[in-house]
Formats: sequence, C-alpha cells, structure tokens
Amino acid sequence: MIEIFLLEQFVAFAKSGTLSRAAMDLHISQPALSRSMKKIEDEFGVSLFNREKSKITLNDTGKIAAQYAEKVLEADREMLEKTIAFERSRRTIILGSCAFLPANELIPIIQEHFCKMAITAEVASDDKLISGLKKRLYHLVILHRLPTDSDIYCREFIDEQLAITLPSNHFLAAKETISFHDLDGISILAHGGSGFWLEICKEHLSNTKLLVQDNMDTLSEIVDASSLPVFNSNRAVRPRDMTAGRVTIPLSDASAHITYYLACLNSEKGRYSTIFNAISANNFKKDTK
Amino acid sequence: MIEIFLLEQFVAFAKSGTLSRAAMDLHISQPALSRSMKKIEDEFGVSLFNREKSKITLNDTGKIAAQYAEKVLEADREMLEKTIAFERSRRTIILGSCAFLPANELIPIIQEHFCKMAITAEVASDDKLISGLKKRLYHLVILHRLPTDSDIYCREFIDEQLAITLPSNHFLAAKETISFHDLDGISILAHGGSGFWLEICKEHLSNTKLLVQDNMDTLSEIVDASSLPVFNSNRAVRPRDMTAGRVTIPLSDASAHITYYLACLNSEKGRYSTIFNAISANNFKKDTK
DNA sequence: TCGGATTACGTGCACCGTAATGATC
DNA sequence: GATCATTACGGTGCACGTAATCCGA
Repeated sequence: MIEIFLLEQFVAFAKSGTLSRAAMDLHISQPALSRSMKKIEDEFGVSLFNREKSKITLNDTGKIAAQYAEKVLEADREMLEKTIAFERSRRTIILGSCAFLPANELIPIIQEHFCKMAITAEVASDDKLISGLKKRLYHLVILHRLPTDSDIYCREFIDEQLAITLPSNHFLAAKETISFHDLDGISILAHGGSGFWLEICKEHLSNTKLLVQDNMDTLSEIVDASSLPVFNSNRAVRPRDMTAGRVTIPLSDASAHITYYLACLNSEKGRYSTIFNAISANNFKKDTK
Repeated sequence: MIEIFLLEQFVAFAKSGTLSRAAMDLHISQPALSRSMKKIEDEFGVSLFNREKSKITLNDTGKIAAQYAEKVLEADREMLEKTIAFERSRRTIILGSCAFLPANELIPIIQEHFCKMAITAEVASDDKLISGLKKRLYHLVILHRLPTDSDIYCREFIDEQLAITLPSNHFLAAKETISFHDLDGISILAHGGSGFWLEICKEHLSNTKLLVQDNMDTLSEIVDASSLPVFNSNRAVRPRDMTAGRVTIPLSDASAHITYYLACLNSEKGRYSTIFNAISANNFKKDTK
C-alpha cells in the first residue's frame, strides 16, 4: 500500500513536470521531493522515471501510475466529502410543506425540541411531498390532505380559514357571509407564497383575474394604495396598513377551510414523537382560544 | 487527505468490530489502534464512533465512511496492480501464431535480439491474430496468409511442405508423388498441435478418418506399433522411431505448401526491425540448403 | 553562472510499544 | 478475574529542511 502523501507529491510532479516546480507547489523542499520520488518508485517496485543527469521525467509506466494515483486521490477526497455531507444531512431536519404558512409555524416548534439540528424547508405539492418522504428526501412534511399510505404516520397540525379583506366601503363588505361565487369576476390580490391556495382560488374563480404578487412588502403597498380586495386567512400575519380601514370576512365554502397535517414515515415516528406531542398540545390551545 | 495506513486500520476495525481483535489482525498494539481511531475521527472532523465506557462501535456516519474507505484501499491496490501489470507487459513480447511450429522457430530468434524481454506465445486463427494485433493483444504474429491491411507490416518467414510418412511396404510408398486425392479414404495419424494444417487436411480428405493425437510421445508410439501413415513436414522434428523403416513423400498439391509470414503493426516496424532482418537472413540460408 | 537533481547530515515530530488505569461483565 | 478501551511515558524511525555537490544550458 502506498501512502496518500506520496501520491500527492507524485501527482504534483506529474502535473508540473519538474521537481523544483512541484516542490514549490507543494511547499516542500526540492530534496524532500526527490527522495519521495525515489521512495514511491521503490514501493511500486518498477521504474517510473527517465532519469537524465539534470532532468527527470515520467516514463510510460509512470504515466500510467500517475493516472491511477489521481483516481486514488479522488477516492480519498470523495470519502471525505460524502462522509461530511452525510453527517451534515444527519444533523439536518428537512421539512417539506404544501405552503409557507404552516412551515413557519412548525419551524420554531422543531427548533425547540431539536435545538442542535439545522432545519431546511421547501414548498412543494402534496404528491411530491409524499413521494419525497418515502425516498427520504424529506424527514417531515406538512400536507393539506390526509395521505392514504399505511407507511406514513400523520396527525392534524393546524387549520386555516381563507378570508377576503375588503375596503369598508366595498359593496361586499356589508355581507354576513361571502362565498367564492360572490367573488367570481372581481380582480383580487393574492400573495404568491400561498401555494395550493392559489390553485383552489383559480378553480372556483374562473372569471376572476388573480393579481399575484410574490413580495409581501409590495403587496402591502398595492393594497394600501388601492381599493382592491386581497385574500387573507385566520393564520396569515398581515401588515397593519393592509387591514386598516378594512374588514376581513371568512369565505363560507367548505373548500375555503383547510386542515394541515404533519407527517413522517411510520418508522421515524418515535424519533419525532416530541414534535407530534407538541403540536397536539398546541392545537388544543388554539382551538379553545 | 487521510493516509492509507489510517484507512487500513479503520477498515480493519470496521470488519472485526472490536479494537482488540482488529489490533491482533493488524499486528499492532491495542493502544496504537485506539489512538489511530481518535486521529482518523479528528481528520474527518465528524464523529464516527459510539463510545461507551468499555465498548466502541461505528455509528451511521462511521459505517458510511468505512464503505468509502474500502473504495480508497481498493483504488490503491488497483493502482499498484495495474502499474505492475503494465510494466510486465512492457517487458514481454506477446507472440501469436497460427501454429506451434513456426513459433518455436521464431522464439530463439526473438530471444537473441531481445534478451531482456520475456516472451509469451499462443496459437490462434489468422483472423484472431490479425484483430488481436490491431488491439495490441499481440506484438508479433505469425500468419499463413498475407494480410491485406495497410497498417500491418508483413514479411515472409519460413515455408512448410506437408508430407506423408509411410511404411516402406505401403502400397503408396513406391509412388513418385502423392496428392490428397491418393490419400482420401485412408486412416492417417496427425499431431493435434498442427493448427490450421488439420483444417486443410479435413478439407481435402472428406472420406478419411484423421487420427488426431495431441501428445507427441503417444503419437510416436502408435506410429511405431502400427503400419498407419502419419502426416509429416519438412519442418517437423520427428522422433527417429517415427521415420525408421519408413519413407516420407511430400504432397504434390499446392495447398500442401505453406508460407509463414511474420507481421507486426506498421507503427512498431522499427522496434522489431532486427528480428525482421534476422529472419530474412535466415530464409536465405535455408533456401539454398 | 544559474537552474535543476541528487547526496549528506542533523533534527523534530509522529507513531509505536509497554505499562498502568478505568470500566464492564 | 477477564476483557476491552483509554491514558501515560519513553523510544525510535522517518520525513523534513539546510547545506553541499554535481551536471548541463
């Protein structure tokens, strides 16, 4: 077996062509490298160099050896990289969610119980979340539909009620209840981060132009400067100027009420039991409020 | 970069499960291995072991690392093997031949001019020899047909005249000339090492049973103990008892006369010029004899 | 004379083994 | 008490750098 440090020196020489240059690159002395090349030749047991009086080059065998040596170094690097990457992923809880809102609610709860872990979160469709969970691309997922798979453990997390925020003088503001039907045809502002909500709205509002705005600050300014209705919810945290002088009315349709579910693989249930306990306690508190 | 000797120790531990067993396997002391495992953990920069008071095991990350470590060791081994194999092949002239006989004539000539090289020889069909030459599976090949390829350099080597050796009282022994036609239907002995000659004989002697014998000594005994004809040639070295009291008559057919050609890749012509020179001098001598 | 390779020589560190300690069964 | 892991300590080999030498452009 030939040691890595020798191979590094050997490959450095193979790349630079002269001992002195390679020694420079490696930050070692020329004699040290000269000796190392002797040693590596000895360990291979074959001649690797053409040695002239004041010039040393790789022979054909040496070139072959250098190619393989690079592979060894590459394998060594890969070992280090992959191991560290694995360790990092082991210390990270990867959360997938069907929308930002419930993820933002859950993250502080996870942090409380897994304070040493890093958390990453991303938004995707329920289907992708479920398949990703099975492939272990996610550790925890937040869904808005109950999954049917038996290998997935699932509990209610929180619910969200879609609402519409209207200027007080809007012709709908006086209504007791509002349904999607009432809104169809009216231009309405919506936040781009609402995920599946947008799909639900589009489904029920075939004649409405949805004015989707990704940036919350911009959205807030537009609301402030206009008399346009904007989608809202009982969970959404809205800037004050978005609600000042306005009324917020929940939508009466069944599909405007969503329950979020937290899920993990059945096999990981034990690992995340503290989180599931925390959210059920949490739910209780919110329900009674 | 993590050194090979550390990886060897790490993998040894991964395989044996306890430090003491692994230390035994490695022929080092237990403390030395304990220190090495600390060191490798330090170099990875992540935890690789579950350490209990009197028990140490790989954790999940450690298992991953061990798998990659084995790959590194494998790459190191492969580098050594392949390099040495290349060096050996560089020091070996690989000769392919359509028959044993011309190879046996050529080998001493090669040895004379490449005294430091090892020589390996094998028998194959002309087609395989030519394709093998192009793939550099052979350095030199002996053919019995002129190749058409322009990238192959080819020169006459020696010729061989097929003959038949008969008991003096055989009814064909008195004939001036004998052709395949005269022999068709007669049982004839032949040596298995004759390569393509057997094919030629079978082609012309559809009614003859060829009694092929691989072992020369056995063949010789059978000849001695019987009155069967046996194939022979001007080049074949036959034991005395195979010819005593017998006559050898060359076959008159054109296809019973073969010229062997020595060939190499055009690009290697220079390398083997001394051999080509030697065989042309050799041919001249034999031709005049 | 300068740049490149090798040889000679002294040094320090890193790894090793022995011995001792701690822990678990 | 037996087995296993870790800590302590002293020795040694090996890879290093500096200096000197040799060789060729």
